Amino acid sequence: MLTDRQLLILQVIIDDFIRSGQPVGSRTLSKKHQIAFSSATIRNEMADLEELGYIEKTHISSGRVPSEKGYRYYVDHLLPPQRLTRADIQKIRSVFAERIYELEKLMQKSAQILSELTNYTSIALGPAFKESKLKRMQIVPLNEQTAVAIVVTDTGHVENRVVTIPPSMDAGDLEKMVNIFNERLNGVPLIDLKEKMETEVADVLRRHIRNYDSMLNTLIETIDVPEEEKVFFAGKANMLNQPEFSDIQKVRPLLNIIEQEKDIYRLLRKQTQKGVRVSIGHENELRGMENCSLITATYSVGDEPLGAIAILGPTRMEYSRVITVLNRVASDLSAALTKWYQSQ
Amino acid sequence: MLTDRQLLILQVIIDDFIRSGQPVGSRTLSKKHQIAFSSATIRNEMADLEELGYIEKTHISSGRVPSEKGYRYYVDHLLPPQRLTRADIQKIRSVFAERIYELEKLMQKSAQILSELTNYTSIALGPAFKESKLKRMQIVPLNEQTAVAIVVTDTGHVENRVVTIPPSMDAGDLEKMVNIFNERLNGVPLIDLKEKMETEVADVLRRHIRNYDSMLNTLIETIDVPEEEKVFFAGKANMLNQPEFSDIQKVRPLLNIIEQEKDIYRLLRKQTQKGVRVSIGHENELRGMENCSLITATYSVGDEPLGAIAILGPTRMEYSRVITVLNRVASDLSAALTKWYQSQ
DNA sequence: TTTAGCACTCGAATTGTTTGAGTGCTAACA
DNA sequence: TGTTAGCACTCAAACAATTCGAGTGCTAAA
Repeated sequence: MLTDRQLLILQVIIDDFIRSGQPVGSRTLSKKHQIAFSSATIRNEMADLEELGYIEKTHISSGRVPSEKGYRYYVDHLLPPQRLTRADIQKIRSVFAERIYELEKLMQKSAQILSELTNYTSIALGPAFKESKLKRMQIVPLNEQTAVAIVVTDTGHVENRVVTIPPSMDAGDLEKMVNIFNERLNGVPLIDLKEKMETEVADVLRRHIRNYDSMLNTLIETIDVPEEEKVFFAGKANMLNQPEFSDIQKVRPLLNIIEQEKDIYRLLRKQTQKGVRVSIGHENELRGMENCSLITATYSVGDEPLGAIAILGPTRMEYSRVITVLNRVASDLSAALTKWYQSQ
Repeated sequence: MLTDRQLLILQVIIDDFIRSGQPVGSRTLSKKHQIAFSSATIRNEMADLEELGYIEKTHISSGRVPSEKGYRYYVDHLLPPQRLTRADIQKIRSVFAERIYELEKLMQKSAQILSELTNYTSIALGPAFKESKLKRMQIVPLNEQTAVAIVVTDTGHVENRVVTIPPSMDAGDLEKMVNIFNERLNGVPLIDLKEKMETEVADVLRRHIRNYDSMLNTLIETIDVPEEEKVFFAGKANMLNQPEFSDIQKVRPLLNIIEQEKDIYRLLRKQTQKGVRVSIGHENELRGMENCSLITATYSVGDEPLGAIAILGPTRMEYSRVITVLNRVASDLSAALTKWYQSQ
């Protein structure tokens, strides 16, 4: 177990390093007002902390730098309390004060405010619509061969696809078909839509409409394309401001991960337990993120976590501030969404 | 006017520099099989070319590098003919061979193939829908207070917004309203929609529906939000592979421009005359693009240019190849879109 | 247990040197 | 008159040598 003095020294080292990015030496530490011991004493303690794996040297005669284990301990036990300024709180609030017209805009804005307040890259994963149910289906014919199929969910989300109309079908059939759908499928969760269409509805259709099947198949096929939740990024270029990424070679894999979106998407998707999670350096499974920390928080509607927002930065990250900001944005976002969903 | 020999030398210098990225010296040139003169002769010619402003030295005793004027001349008069390989042509064709379900996917794929074939950053501007006309409007109530307003255009494009229903309005009114819209506004270009709604339709509404006006205003307001064409990027990270951008300081402003999207959007929007356009270095008005060239091409449906695709890279760019690829993709994209629109 | 002192280490910055690719100019040549 | 060989000169880049300073570990005294 670490002594109080060791804890103090560890904390000051990490705080200082996060601020400056420079290895911290014993003399620098001894000058801090929080610390009353000589540099020699500190050197002894630092040697112990190093042996325990909390800090490291960059070379034999250098100051110390936190190890991943050190950061982990810091995040778990030593986070200095942090309060947002009025201005920050105000900024966040103003984002969510406006009337929501589009969920996507809201998510984009959330990401934006996150990267603005932290100067890191931020990510927002759109809410998962798996749960949402069919409110209305609509087919708008464009001409003889094509039509737009539109699906509206109870959450106000709209999906649409262009479909081909089989030559044997006319406008009347189409209308009948849509009516049957809306009668039978109202309130069905989108995930079950395909199955229901194939079983229950097919029977009814068979009785009323000739040649319904090729059209039905086209529809099922197009509706079934699983719509992935969108990922919103902001402040990608902030990555370049970090001195640890001043070397192009080190940024490239990161920017690739970011550009790809898919990996990040999966990472955030996994995050379903409530609250803030911090992944430091090699705790991230993704290759190319060894020098990064990813801090995620979930947002929810009512009690159910729907999605996640996250900050991506170097392991030398302002954990305290980032976590505070993330918490605040997540809770404001949750509140806004809850209000929005409740009115549905 | 330049002599034939000067032209030859200029061309070889630029070709070589584009390939190698290194300043080209007289000895290197004299060894090329296309060139039969001694290095001393070449030095004389190069001195002339420099005086005329087509090439520059990086320092007093260095080889020569093309100036922007040199690139401009090269692009206008010296482009070596370039043919795509079968494989390349095949790759492009396969992108457009598939059935189009969503315009956005198609644009995204166009951008992707562009950056894949050129190793630069590519941009695709979605088709401008200004011309498109209202096919159908639909209002789907979600609950007492809110509804989704959906607009379908004759091109199969779907726009939707959440709107608030004034308390004084009931489901019947809503339905009547939509019916009136669809009767009166079918075929009206989206740009004129607002005006028509305010003038013609308002009168009819007044006669049939109580309290129509607050709802109408909400609708007009939400429909009127000008939907900007989307910009699709691909290969952003390719920027980092260029040796001229190996310094973070030089990439940052560029990545900022790219991340912002707005400036690029405007730039591409302006490009309406048909064909390929090349902007070299300072010909680009945007700050931060001094070291870049932007090559744009328009794609059209029938005879009307609808949008643009572009490649962004360093001024030392493989102009010949890029222009060839861009032309090919633009014409294949045009063909695909034309087919698609014709069937509407 | 703490601290002062000292020898030692190493990265970073500075300086000097060498090397090679390139130039311009001049004089000879075809 | 145009072309070329030769020569002196320039400069960036690579490399080695040197210095400087911030840091360490260890020891002995307080």
